[in-house]
Amino acid sequence: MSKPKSMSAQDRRERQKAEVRAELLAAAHELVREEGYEGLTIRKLAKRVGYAPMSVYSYFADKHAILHAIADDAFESLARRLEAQAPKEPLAALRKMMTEYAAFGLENPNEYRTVFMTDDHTHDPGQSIAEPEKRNPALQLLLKRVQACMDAGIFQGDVHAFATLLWSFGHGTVSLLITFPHYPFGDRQKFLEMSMDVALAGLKAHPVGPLTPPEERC
Amino acid sequence: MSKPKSMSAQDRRERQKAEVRAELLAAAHELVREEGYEGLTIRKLAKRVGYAPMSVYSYFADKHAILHAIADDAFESLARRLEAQAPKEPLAALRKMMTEYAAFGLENPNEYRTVFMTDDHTHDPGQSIAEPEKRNPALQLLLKRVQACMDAGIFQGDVHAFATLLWSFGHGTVSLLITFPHYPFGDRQKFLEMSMDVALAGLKAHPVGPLTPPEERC
DNA sequence: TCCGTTGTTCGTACATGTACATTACAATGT
DNA sequence: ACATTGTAATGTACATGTACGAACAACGGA
Repeated sequence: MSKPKSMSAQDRRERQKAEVRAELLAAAHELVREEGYEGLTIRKLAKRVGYAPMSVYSYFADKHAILHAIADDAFESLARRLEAQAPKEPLAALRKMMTEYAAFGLENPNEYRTVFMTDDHTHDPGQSIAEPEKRNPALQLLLKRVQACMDAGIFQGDVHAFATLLWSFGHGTVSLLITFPHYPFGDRQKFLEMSMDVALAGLKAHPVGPLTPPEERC
Repeated sequence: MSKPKSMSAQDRRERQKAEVRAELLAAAHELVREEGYEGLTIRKLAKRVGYAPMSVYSYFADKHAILHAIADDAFESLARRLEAQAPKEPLAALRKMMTEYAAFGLENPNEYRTVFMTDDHTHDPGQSIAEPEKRNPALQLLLKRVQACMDAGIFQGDVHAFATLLWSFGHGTVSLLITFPHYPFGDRQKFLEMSMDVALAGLKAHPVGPLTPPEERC
């Protein structure tokens, strides 16, 4: 669409591949929307786009990869939404972001689960597909919002540690709400707000130093 | 072993069934220990105990049920360990409990995952197998420890809300550490302690009221 | 132009979870 | 003692994910 450039045969093939991949992804999205997550099977997906079942594996390593691709799409749209609406006040922006993040998790539990609650058991260290801070644009935004609060003097401490703890607490609340719908959390929205209030209060009362004091990554 | 009582035929059958179930569970435990969680298959399990593959389904509803049974065993032993070693000081006891809980989660990630990070998609509301506070003895203990701290005047607020938030924060930290081993958390133990410190500080600075202000369970 | 290389597509095959139906058998009522 | 009935055990069958390798087309260098 944008860069004809030389349009070598190599390029055309790659474009073709990307196109088919997108088509597969769209069909997968449809299937999930129609029949739920369990309704997505390789065979049904292949039949939908007119390929043989095994051809799907030319575009996705395995079923998990398809789920991840779908979920990544969803989270990108969330990130765009978050980026759009940001209050001026740094603390309000941070809070707004967390509530939106949590709301998204509760509205899209399957996507949230595949991105944040399943092992990347395909951790070929060559592919850097494991770091959630790279994969997920929302986490990038979180760092920015936290930095803004620090710049405004609302909090002190290490930005990365602060954001990680906030993410950890938020994730704990969201994932519990998703996993145990029958536990007496009371009003979910109220519980979420209470959780965030407590987390922020703790981070204010107990400023955090940087992570990894001693220890080398393997 | 203890109540011969009448030993009706019905009773004997139930005893037999429980015995076979226990045997299956032991074999499943062995398999998992030997070949990991993926190594546990219905067929292998059946062959191990000398039954036909389908016979397993007379004792467990599905594969998930086997995993859950194994995990429940593990958590019961954890609860015993926790109950045994409890410092006198209420706050120290609470902290000790949380660190042990987290350590257990990190040492037994598969068990932790099956109990706390997978849907009970078999939620027949008739069976009350969904409430983690019933299923998991560790959560019961948490309530006791929190209550002790409240009695000692260390914290104020609603016990249930307090414990739930603490669980939520602890779970968030543990589950993230399990799910993203490559994220730069730094020293895991240090991160856990920091997380707990912040959580407790937040709960001290921001006492929590009871949950479920308005809302009826469906 | 021609041949080796490389990547795409897909048929086949296997392991797995599990739904369904059938059989063997023991407990129970008459 | 015999028929009935419920349950345990199993065999068969199907849908699924995916590993293996063959057939084939596109491409690049001689």
